[in-house]
Amino acid sequence: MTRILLVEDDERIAADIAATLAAQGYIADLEADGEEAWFRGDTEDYAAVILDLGLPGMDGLSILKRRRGNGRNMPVVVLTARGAWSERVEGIDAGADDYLPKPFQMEELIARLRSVLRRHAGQASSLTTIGELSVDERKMRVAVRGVPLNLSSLEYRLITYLVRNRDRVVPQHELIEHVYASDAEPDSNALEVLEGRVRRKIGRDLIETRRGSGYSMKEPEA
Amino acid sequence: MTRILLVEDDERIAADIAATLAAQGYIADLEADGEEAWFRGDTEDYAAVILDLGLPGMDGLSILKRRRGNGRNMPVVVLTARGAWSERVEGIDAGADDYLPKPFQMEELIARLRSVLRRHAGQASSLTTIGELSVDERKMRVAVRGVPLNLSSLEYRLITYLVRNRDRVVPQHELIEHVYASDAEPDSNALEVLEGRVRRKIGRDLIETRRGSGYSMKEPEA
DNA sequence: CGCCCCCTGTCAGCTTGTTGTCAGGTTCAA
DNA sequence: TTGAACCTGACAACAAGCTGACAGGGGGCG
Repeated sequence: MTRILLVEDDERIAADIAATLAAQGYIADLEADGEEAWFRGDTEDYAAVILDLGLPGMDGLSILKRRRGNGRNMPVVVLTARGAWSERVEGIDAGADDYLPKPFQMEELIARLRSVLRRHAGQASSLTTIGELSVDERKMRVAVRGVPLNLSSLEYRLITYLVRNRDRVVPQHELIEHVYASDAEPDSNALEVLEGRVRRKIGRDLIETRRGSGYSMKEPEA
Repeated sequence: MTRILLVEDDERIAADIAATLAAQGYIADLEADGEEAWFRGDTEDYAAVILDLGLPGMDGLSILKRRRGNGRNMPVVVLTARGAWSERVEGIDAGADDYLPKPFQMEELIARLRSVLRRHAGQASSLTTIGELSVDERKMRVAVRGVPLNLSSLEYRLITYLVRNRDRVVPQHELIEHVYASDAEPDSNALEVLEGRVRRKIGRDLIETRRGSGYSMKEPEA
């Protein structure tokens, strides 16, 4: 059975989500208080956690961090207020598995939840290889030619998103949304800088720039 | 035409589903035996699979996993016995695209099937070929005789528009509208220049000029 | 508390690809 | 034959993307 811990203080939103989850066959335990949520997440066994970062009492971030501290390792989908910039990066650092800026579509939430569950429970499928690059999403490991790489969280998110969508061209705005879990800042070449840093680590020619369109992983020709 | 592979051993249910599918315009191939189903799913081409997990002979889960193992990637809607939660979780891991606990309403099944098909269609690698030219809209890649081309975004837009409308002559003003975002510039031979650049890359005789009317892709005679 | 290191955004300058313009040439249809 | 439609190579302006340097902030550790 699939139990989900839902940490959300806004009653209306919480009810919505809970209903949707139920309709999809998940069992949702609702928790509005951060402290309490942390306790429950630590003692009971959930398949995943949906966590709103805008909590009173104890902020979601601390939960995330503490969660990481002990052995437990359930996947976490984080809900953030749109544009809460500082929360984003920190949250990513703290180890969220996926992000969803509010407001969002319920289908979107379900989709992410599914993918997070699948990835987490993942078997052999969590290891993806493209040429000499291998990505193990379960272990959060990226290696080139077998040599493990030291990636920051943003770099890791960039790679995994590209790898997951390796069969198409990912527009930069989409990449930004997923890497930073929110809409882009107006003018900033942050993504390009990140792109460059990643390239320096994994090799210059694995990510292809499609000028005017986006980026895509370059599959080695068979 | 949309063919669905229906893997279900209960004859009554199978007949029900098959009838419903037929009524909705799908063509359903029924298969009661798991082993056999796996074989068919692997050799024939279906738009989707409806799979009952409670199969004798070979359990549905193995089919799912094997399916993921090889290249094939048709969407799968899984039917589970009520409350068979463990199956469900495993199923998710194995890569089912949607679930339906028994008993269910036929409308519900159709709805899920539709949504799964729709979702999947968005990911299909849409590959069009005209003679030696192949256009993969998903990867945004154009190749001639298997050799991938380096096209700018305008060039790419030009080609795809022509390819999409290969069965008619596209007037230049229409081409301009679609290649450039709306408003055409008054007098300028920009399009002709673009046209030339594209031709130089894909081969001089693939695009035919209809003097005074427009352009059209030249289909090789069969 | 203070130090240091890592992460990451900003900035400025640079490189390179893209694209419209133009001038002249070529083709085609009447 | 003639004029309009179309093609082409060259060029210059522009924009997209890349890079190295730098600084602020946070976390870890003594």
